[in-house]
Amino acid sequence: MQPAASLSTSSEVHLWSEALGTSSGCRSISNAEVLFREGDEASGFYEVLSGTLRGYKIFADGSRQIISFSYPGDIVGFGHGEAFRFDCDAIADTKVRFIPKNSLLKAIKEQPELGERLLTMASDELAHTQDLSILLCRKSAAERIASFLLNIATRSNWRPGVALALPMCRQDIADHLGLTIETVSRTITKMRARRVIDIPTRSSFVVNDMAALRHAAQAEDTVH
Amino acid sequence: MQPAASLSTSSEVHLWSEALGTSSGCRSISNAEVLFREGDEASGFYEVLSGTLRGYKIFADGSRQIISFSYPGDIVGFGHGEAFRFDCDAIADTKVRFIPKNSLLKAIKEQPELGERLLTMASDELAHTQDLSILLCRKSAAERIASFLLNIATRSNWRPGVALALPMCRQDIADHLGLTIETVSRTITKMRARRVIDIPTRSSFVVNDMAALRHAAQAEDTVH
DNA sequence: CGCTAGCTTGATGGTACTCAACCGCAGTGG
DNA sequence: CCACTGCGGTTGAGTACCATCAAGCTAGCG
Repeated sequence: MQPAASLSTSSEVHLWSEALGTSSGCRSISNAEVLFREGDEASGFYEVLSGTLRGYKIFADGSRQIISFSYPGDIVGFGHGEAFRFDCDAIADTKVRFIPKNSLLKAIKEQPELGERLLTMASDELAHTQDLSILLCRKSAAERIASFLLNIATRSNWRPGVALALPMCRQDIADHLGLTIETVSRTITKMRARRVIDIPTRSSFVVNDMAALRHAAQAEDTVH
Repeated sequence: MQPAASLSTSSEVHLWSEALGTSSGCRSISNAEVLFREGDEASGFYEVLSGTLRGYKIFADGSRQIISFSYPGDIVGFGHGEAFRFDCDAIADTKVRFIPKNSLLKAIKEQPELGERLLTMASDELAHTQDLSILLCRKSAAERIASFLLNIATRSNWRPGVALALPMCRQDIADHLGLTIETVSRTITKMRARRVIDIPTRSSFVVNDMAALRHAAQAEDTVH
């Protein structure tokens, strides 16, 4: 079996370090290590270079909401003011680059178009979060799972028959999509029975029928 | 009966026009009139001066997701790139001020702290959307309704016994919270039966027992 | 070979959706 | 003045989906 293709949008990698003219601030995080906690001073952003980050909140009743998974090329840290608003840790060995806010603001003064790009990235993140709201609000369990897998397939450079990495465990998926682990498992089993996907290992999947997957994810499109 | 208190965070009103040194771009929109549509060129932001805006998407299956209600002081237009990503209309007679992006970018070059403030507002909107995700994902119908009413009460300058405006219809609330109109109606009826709130008219409500309302909205707090 | 963690599968029940009828108010016209 | 109509909202009965509780399975590892 081939190794599962990893998630990467490599065009974005090193995006900011170039603009800032610095090569500092790299950091390696091992699996399950915490990058920051809710309440920590948010003095900058993190650019994911490799691996996967998991942003989440834990509630008083013990339940957990996973707000985002961040893959290489993603920036973590928008949507936080002075302090981080949720916890963030790694679900695999991960490399990140720290981008201090003050150096970024300084750079923006010299390169105003950088500020525009930053605002665009914040907008994109907002758009993504709104899509998530819609997903959680309007979709059935099957549609949520399908959308989730489709999202990963789209971010990875998917090609027919190639195994894709599924770096998070079932519980993580459940806590991200607002489902229980049992429902996640059952739904994936059904999709496998219908030959839409294949699960060669627990932490990877193959899309056999992309059209069917898209169809199962449905309801993405507005009427316009 | 007193007229219902209107939603207003007046400290923010005229925020940007001051910084931009312009008084232009005001526009009045009547009830149900469209401000912009998905796909329209997003050449700027709108600041709500009075009334209420409704941002929404309509899907191929005919269902609708209301993404946001915007009250006086709110800025509409973050999270859109070149083009608006959802439709927006008024659910009451509404006044808005248009803030062109290019004049804003020009102003930022002279006042960099303005850019920071803009980024903060985008962050706040992102945080609000994330909260909405959590609401939709983790809460029961009763908790959603309670959170929604609590949110309005907090934004309005609530005082005990005062009637608050509920400018949107039941279907709007349902489409915002990911519920059906029947569930919204039933849930409100139950809250009224328990004397937590009162519904003097269709489009207003009174919070009788703020502690109970907060309790019903619960699960807001993280463990930290 | 036995242990464990993560996952799967099964049985049951509750919450919210669906379909349907009804209510109350406002506007309209005879 | 009153019947008619339309719309937004409420209430009721039945159902589907997903959560819960519980047990069994599988891969990996000492």
